[in-house]
Amino acid sequence: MTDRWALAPAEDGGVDVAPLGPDGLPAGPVRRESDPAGAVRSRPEVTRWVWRSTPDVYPRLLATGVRVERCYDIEVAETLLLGHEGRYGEPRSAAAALARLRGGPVPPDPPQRAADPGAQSPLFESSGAALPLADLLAVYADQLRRHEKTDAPGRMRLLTAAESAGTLVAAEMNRAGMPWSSEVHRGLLRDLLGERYAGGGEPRRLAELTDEVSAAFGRRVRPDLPADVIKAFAQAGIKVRSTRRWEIQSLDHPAVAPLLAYKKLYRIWVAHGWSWLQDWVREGRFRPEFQAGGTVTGRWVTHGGGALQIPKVIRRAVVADPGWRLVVADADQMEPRVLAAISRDPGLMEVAGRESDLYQAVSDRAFSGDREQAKLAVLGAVYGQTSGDGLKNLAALRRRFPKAVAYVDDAARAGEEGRLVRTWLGRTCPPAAGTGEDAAEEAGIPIGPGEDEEEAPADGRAAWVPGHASADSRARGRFARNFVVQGSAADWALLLLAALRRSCAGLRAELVFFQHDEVIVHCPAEEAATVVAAIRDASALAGRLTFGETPVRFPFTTAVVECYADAK
DNA sequence: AGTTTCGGCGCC
DNA sequence: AAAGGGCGCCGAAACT
Repeated sequence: MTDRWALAPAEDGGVDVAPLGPDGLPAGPVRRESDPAGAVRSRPEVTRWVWRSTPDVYPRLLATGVRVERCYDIEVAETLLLGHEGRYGEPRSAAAALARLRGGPVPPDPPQRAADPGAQSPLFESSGAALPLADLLAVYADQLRRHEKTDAPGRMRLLTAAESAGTLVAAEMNRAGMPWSSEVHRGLLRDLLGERYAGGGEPRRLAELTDEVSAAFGRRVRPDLPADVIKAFAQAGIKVRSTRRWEIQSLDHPAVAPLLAYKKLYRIWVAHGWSWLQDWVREGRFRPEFQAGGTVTGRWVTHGGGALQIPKVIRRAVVADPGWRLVVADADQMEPRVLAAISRDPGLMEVAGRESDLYQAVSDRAFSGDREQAKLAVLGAVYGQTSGDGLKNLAALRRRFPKAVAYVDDAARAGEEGRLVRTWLGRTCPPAAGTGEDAAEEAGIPIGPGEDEEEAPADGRAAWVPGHASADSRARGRFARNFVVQGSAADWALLLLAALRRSCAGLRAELVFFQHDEVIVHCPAEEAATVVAAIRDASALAGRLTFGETPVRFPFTTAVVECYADAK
């Protein structure tokens, strides 16, 4: 009994499908069908569809109400495999994979399309990257072999399956959209920013703050122009390098308070104001385009609307439909728990084996109960902090949790030395993280702005040397250090999503939002309890699948609310 | 005039 | 107290 089929567009505008055996080879004749939705709908027994690219195929299936259980996304697999093979940067399209297989000229990847509020998802016949079924299957068979040649084939297969599942979740979320109340949003904007004036200038509150800032400086100042603000401070006898909040906030000057207030509101106005609402919300839904695996660490990205950066105050506008609820679930202290699971540090595993606050437990053991210190130390270890209190605290962390700190230190060293670094499931860090040529380029560019400071950064960077890593390689070290934790967390999160998606399959509940360690499910009120339980179960399953036998737990804080802002 | 980079800040 | 990882987005500034 075959549960795996492949699908590819045919040249006549139809679609070819074929059953596959356990070895991945065709296990029956190719069938020609007139449309993909029909081909899939008429084969409910198929549990995994092998196709070139989910974003190219699946939206059109969803548009006709057809969902699939699982898939294998050839281009996702190609990307993961190339990375694992240390061939980051080679074209990753199925066509490129085929060309490498056949020895022909390898076509470059098509450019990524830009976000566009009005854009429709591409239908697959419209993209020139399509591959006939026979070619697709040749690439697929080759990929299955390449999975077997990796360090840990089981994990690599799981990674490809998980990332493929992620593409399904993303496509379904893109279709569902996030419930969004334009009315609540407009009310918020009016409360925060005041009335808009005709002509599109600053709303009332921002105009007032501009006046206050100007009054404090004794001259007209545009608070949204950093150069203007720096100049104004200089005239007041205060030298600032930038107008970043952390640099401004401790200054003793009457302009500081209105300036900081302005920055906060300005941000909301330009990034999530009226024009955002106009561009991104239609018929009660905010529809960002989620893209699974959009970053090298495996975290998702979104295109359009800044969906992963919705300010807390704006979350008031995320409101469930009447009679429905939002189940908002946030993984507790995900990164240190992941670090415990991947490093197998006995002390950290013991702490992460409880559901209670991990930072508090760490601080009880190594920081005399100071939770904030403990949290900073853990995050400093993960991010590669190089100065400040974090360093002192890092030493305390190292004494109590030596294997955990050694794990990220090893990753950092590997990164500095240009060696490959992988997540738990095998996603691979690009060797240079895109910084190498930037630095060279930078060095050749004459920098003009400030006479007094221009030499310092460039010189400091170049003169750091003998015996030590360059600034560039240290940056790669920090990147690699963070990569193993952030990326392994992303591995786990994919399996969580996949499990949760399956639990929701028989319900009316829909996943509508995902942000690294947080998910939102929109469901009828009577399904909420089921969804809450499903999240707990999915977390446990994801932990087992990703990390194998481990005492580490991944608890969630879950809230059933009508409005996102009411969660926690 | 159109395109790319920068500065700043939102989220995790 | 100080500046470490990953992103996207906006307007202004700096390019071509």
